[in-house]
Amino acid sequence: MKIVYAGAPEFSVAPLKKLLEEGFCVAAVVTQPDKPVGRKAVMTPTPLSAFARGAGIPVYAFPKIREHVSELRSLGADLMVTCAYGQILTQEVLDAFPMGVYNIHASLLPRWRGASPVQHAVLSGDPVTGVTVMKTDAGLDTGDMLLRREIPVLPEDTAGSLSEKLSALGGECIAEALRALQEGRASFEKQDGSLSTLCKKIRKEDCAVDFSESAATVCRLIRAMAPAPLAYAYLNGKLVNFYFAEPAEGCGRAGEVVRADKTGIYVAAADGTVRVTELQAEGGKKMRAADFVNGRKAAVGDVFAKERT
RNA sequence: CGCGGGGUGGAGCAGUUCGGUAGCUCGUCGGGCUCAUAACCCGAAGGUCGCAGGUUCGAAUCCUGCCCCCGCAA
Repeated sequence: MKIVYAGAPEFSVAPLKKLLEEGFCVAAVVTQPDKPVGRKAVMTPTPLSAFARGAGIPVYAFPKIREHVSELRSLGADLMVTCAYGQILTQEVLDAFPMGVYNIHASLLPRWRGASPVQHAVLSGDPVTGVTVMKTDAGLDTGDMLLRREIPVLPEDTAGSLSEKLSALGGECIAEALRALQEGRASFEKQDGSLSTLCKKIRKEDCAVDFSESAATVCRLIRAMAPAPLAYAYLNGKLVNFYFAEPAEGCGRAGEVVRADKTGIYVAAADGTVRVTELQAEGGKKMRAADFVNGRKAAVGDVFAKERT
């Protein structure tokens, strides 16, 4: 069975690695074009591209995959696997592969169809999430499901930590799914569209922390946005990005620092406090809250605001 | 030439405007107190002040060049 693998971000690397380890024949990798990264706008290939090159697999970085159907067809692959690829596939693209296209999606479909399933699972406090392997159709994550596996969302999970686990799980799932296909024992299950939820791309303005919300809500936002794009607020006119927080005891005016010591910075929310343990000051690196306090950038009585003041 | 912040003992920072024997909050190590402590008290070690050159009696601080790190925006 000859496979084309399409993906782009770090999340898509582990599943490809797994397929290679399991001995599947990956004939080519399709990814997004190089993008300018950082202050110097250095053109950088996607993580998947970097890995594939290292593994000696031909890489195609199509700006628009739908304009390269004949090239895809000429690869002579039986099927294509996609994982966080980031481009909509037209019916023509789907038809370029005799066995179709299979997608690794980081949620328990039909929940969280769309672009940011991991963040939304954390954001909405889902107790469990998981990976779904489905046969791609023309809709957005609407295809029939071949395999689903779940994992718990732990209190200490961030979108980042969860993403790593789901990526690894995605590797196992796709390997198992392809084996089932090969052996002709695959069975498909339709999605119940009435249960579906859709998540859009995260925008920076979705990341502003509002301390008049409940402590649990604020903490979920912070953990859902870490390690990128990061939830933020302003302290004494300076931007502060949050990496990790958990609900704690205490009370005060929303946004006010009610306690600041080596155990963290406790910011009052609607009910109780948000204990921030890892953050990043404007122009600075990520640091522990204890270090932030030692440098006297935050003291009891300071107030975190949603707008720059 | 996108905008901006920064490199000072192990960590986070102050000191640079107006040059004159390096400071704060922690950590570490030693000792003490306590049933106990992410608590408290006493003491100690630890710094080429990013690099190179210049000005000066004297530079973390002024001048010149360079390296590195980071936030925002894309």
